Amino acid sequence: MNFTEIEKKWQKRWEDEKLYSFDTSKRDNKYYVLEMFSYPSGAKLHVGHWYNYGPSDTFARFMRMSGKEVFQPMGFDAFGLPAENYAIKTGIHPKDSTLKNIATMEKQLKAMGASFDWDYEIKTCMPDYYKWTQWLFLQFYKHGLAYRKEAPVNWCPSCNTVLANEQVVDGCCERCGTTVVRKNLTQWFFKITAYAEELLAGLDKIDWPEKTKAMQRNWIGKSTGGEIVFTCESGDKFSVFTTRADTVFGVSYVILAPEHPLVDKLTTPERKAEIEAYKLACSKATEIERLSTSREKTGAFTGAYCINPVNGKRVPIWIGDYVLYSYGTGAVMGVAAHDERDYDFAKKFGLDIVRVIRSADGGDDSLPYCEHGVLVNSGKYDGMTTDEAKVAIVKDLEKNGNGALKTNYRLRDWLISRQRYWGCPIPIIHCPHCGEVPVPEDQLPVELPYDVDFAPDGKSPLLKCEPFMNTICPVCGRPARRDPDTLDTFVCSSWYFLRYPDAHNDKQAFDPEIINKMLPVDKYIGGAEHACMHLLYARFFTKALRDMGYLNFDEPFSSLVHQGVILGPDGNRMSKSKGNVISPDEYVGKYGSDAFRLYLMFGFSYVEGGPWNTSGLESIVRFMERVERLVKKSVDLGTKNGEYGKAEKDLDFVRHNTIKRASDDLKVFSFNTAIARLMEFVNAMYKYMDGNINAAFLRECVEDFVLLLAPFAPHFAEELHEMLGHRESVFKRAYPTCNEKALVRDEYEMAVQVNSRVKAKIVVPADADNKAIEETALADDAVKTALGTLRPVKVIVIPKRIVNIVAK
RNA sequence: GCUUGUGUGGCGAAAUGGCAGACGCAAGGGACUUAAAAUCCCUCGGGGAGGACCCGUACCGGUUCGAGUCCGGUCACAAGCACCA
Repeated sequence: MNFTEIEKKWQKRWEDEKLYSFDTSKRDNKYYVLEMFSYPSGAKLHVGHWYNYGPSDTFARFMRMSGKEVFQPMGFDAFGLPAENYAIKTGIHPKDSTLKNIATMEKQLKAMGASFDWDYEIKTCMPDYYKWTQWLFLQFYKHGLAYRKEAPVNWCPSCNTVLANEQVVDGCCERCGTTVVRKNLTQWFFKITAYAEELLAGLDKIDWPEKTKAMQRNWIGKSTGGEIVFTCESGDKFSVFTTRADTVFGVSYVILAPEHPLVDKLTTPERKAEIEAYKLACSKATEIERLSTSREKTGAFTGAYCINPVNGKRVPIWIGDYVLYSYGTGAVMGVAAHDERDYDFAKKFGLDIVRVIRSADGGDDSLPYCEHGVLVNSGKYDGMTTDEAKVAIVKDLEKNGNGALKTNYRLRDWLISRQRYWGCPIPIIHCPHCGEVPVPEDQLPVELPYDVDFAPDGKSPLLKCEPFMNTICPVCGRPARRDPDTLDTFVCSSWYFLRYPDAHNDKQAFDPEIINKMLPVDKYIGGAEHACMHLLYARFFTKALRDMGYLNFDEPFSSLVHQGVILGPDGNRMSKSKGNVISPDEYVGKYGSDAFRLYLMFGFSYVEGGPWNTSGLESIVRFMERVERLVKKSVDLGTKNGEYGKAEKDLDFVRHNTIKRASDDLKVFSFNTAIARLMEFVNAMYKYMDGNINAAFLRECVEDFVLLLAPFAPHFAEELHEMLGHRESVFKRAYPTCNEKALVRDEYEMAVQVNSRVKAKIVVPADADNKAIEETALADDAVKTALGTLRPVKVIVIPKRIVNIVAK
């Protein structure tokens, strides 16, 4: 069979018949399968795309054959940095390169033979989409979830431009090598922290990989503790957040983040130079470096002091880069005796180390002592446990306004503005008289202008486009300027799943009535690298829109699966620079899409992925040819009925076992084991053909097999299905269901262990009780021999599996 | 560094706490063929003799009648760490 030829034939037929069109009258029976959409990069479809989309299409086809009205759309996450960088390098406009790339990818995705319904395609860079991204931004703005504040960015002083973290290599600009510094800019934020608690709680209700949920929980990073106010000798106040208020009597210094606004004010004149130098040094360190616990602690003394509110002690104020301005209050109390980092810091700078906690059982008393324990040197709190004192001290401080119990989250608000061209313009107008004014909804979209100079020179590219920037204030009608920033592309991808089912609505972002029926997504498939960002942002959007009254569900993706990563043959991540990139085209051209997809499903554990290896691909082709011969043979044999004896019963067992196992495995994305079962079924049919053949029965098995195979190798199965004399598409047929009766066995083989070593096999009737199994085991000759002079003291029987005789 | 995972034959991988290595690749042997390809059959973790038996799921320890699986620790690798998407 010429696989590549039949693929074209069937793809055309599917398209002509609109086989995969979603029937909107059957929304009640919908099953929404969604693969994370693609970024249209310059290269062709990568093995990673095939690995994401191929197996999930198999799942979608299985659900379709299982009677669900499957909705499986596809689209493109088309804004983003790479297209802009490409444009800077080559002069090709991002819009032109992106649309061209999309056209190529569409063609390739179609050639893959996936059952996408292209009628619902989305491209985030088109005005008919980003109009609604802007509309959503405005809703967030109106509900107080979008705001502006100063935030640090990576800044290249030579290129005069903001850099993405990715563009910073070893602390230097990837383009010119200049040392990158951090600089504050006024930026737009979404208040995702308002949903921290619900984002955390919601994780318990969704069917997601545990590891992803664990990552999100830690990312949100809830911790309960207290805020304690320290008053400076200058009269200024600042608070620290701590989970260990019980150690507050042990404070020997406090540290402010170098970016803390009080630093400049507090620093004494003689310390100014040192502090400034230190701040400059900090602006060059990345956050990851700053948080490293193994890095040597650094810091500088401001010369100022504050008062410890619990004991009136005078405490020096330092700055240190292990304190982040973005977490907690941007200040911590230094308790050298009971915190690793504080201990290192105090040791290095010769600060006091005061013990205020000892272990409850008088055990290990070395410092730093970071466990919970009992208070000492803490005045009236001496003798309290950590848990008691943590609350008692803060409550006492609260009476004087010097403290409060507080829950803190590591999660920060989402910085959404970018000083870039190729993104969705922010629909805000800055009016000299009226201030920040949202663009009226009837003026959307704010179109991204085409003719813009986006060479990096220190300004947002749109800022240099006067026709774009100059506008009229919608409130007062006087000249005003547009916001020159664009939105983070994660904003575009935080709601695309809501747009798909109503993709062409030009009146609203989506019709809530439709969306409430079509969502949540029943199965979402994509890379694990999105665990903490995209997947969290999408959840945030869903919850915010629910509170605004547009949605009636809480979570966008009820069930989530991550595919693994296919590595290069050398075991490294595929990259052009390593020269280990595998091009699917070469193999697809030679063996066809079905063989390639089967190989990807069979050769790897789906969630693990692994290194590419070509040899398995040929074996898949051999398997397909073996299947083809089997079907031809069955066609030749005809359908004459014959005897149903032991051979038939045995084959029937394999047949129904295959149906059961393949279906169960497909439900959990265990494609490799499902295909292994299909191979066993084929092997069993070949073995059966060695004896007397009941042609009618064999045909039944072959028919079932072709149906079982269909989701895995759609074109091939269609062809076989046609060979068997069927006219309609195999995807209009139902997936075979298991006849449990065929799986009932009269007897089982069980292993018998003596002292946990297998010594014998026994066969027992299926309905034997534990007592009977034990007796059979003890009566077995091999068991008797193994026991020798030992006497059984205990017999453990696990029905249908094992007997273990414990003997002395 | 922090968070989260992963570690099983020559290779890809399977194993609700219950016979480790299903299914396949590679390799070796055989059948068919003038020959080759294709196809079919057999062997295939290590030691031992092709037996009995012993060892074996990164390493060390623990729980259990029984551990690849659960618990504690160690090592190695991978992903993410907030402007790549």
